[in-house]
Amino acid sequence: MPELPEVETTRLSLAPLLGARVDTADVHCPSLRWRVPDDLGRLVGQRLLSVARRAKYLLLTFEQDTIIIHLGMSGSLQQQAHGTPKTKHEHVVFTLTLPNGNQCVLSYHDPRRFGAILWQQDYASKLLDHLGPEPLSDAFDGNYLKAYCQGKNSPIKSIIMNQACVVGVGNIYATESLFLAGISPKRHAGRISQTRLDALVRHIKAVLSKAIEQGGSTLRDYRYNAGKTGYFQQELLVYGRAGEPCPSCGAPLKNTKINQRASVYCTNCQK
DNA sequence: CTAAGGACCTGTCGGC
DNA sequence: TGCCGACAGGTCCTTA
Repeated sequence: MPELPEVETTRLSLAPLLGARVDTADVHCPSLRWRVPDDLGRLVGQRLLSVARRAKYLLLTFEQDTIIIHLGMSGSLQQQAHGTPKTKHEHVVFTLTLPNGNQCVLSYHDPRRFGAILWQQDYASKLLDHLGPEPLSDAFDGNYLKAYCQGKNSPIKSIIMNQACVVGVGNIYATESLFLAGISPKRHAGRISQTRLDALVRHIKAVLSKAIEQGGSTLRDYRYNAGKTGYFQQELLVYGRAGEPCPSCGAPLKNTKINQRASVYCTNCQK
């Protein structure tokens, strides 16, 4: 998916829709990760009041109801001009009337259907209750991470990708942050010094902040808004570059698997 | 409790 | 050109 920067970019892109009234809410394919509610049409007539984000979940609050949207691996929310022909994989389509009277279309597009659109009241506790701190908040610091890693034998990469530890750090940004911090993704979490965890936290915050500024990373079919793409992928140092020379020392970058996920790193620079 | 692996899907790419 | 397997941004759930 869309990792946190892509979700945040999507959230920001929805700001122009605040105050818009829902005219239609059509479910073309309800079989996402969980079934899209059959009564999504109850949004019709409600105005969109706010768009918030928690972890990689978008929370769209309307006058009476709030929906949770997750983009899964391949989801995107696309704003289109009214009358744009429907394409494949547009599973849920809203039409809206903006406060200025213009109409627009907001379309949930998701080829792999790992995403979700749910009533918050049904799923908030299940999905949101056990999440760790936001990575850019003050609650996520070196002391917190050190305490979390205490006694843990798992590789550090799987720890920082665990949403119960810290949210929003997916495979791309975990890979990049560990490279920048000089820590092997396989290093046992409980055996990393405070100083090195401090550095890891700094790099996670820096890499996420920078990616958000640049509109996220565009890979394959990710678009935060029809036609526009993010630029951060041009700055990825090691993700997707197995076999290429390490940007720091020139040794070939190695690929391994941690928790079934590709993990590129430099055996020379990351210990 | 922790840790590892499976499951859910479609699309794309490389190799033969 | 066609087929087949491997792989892709996530994360809940089951099993050990």
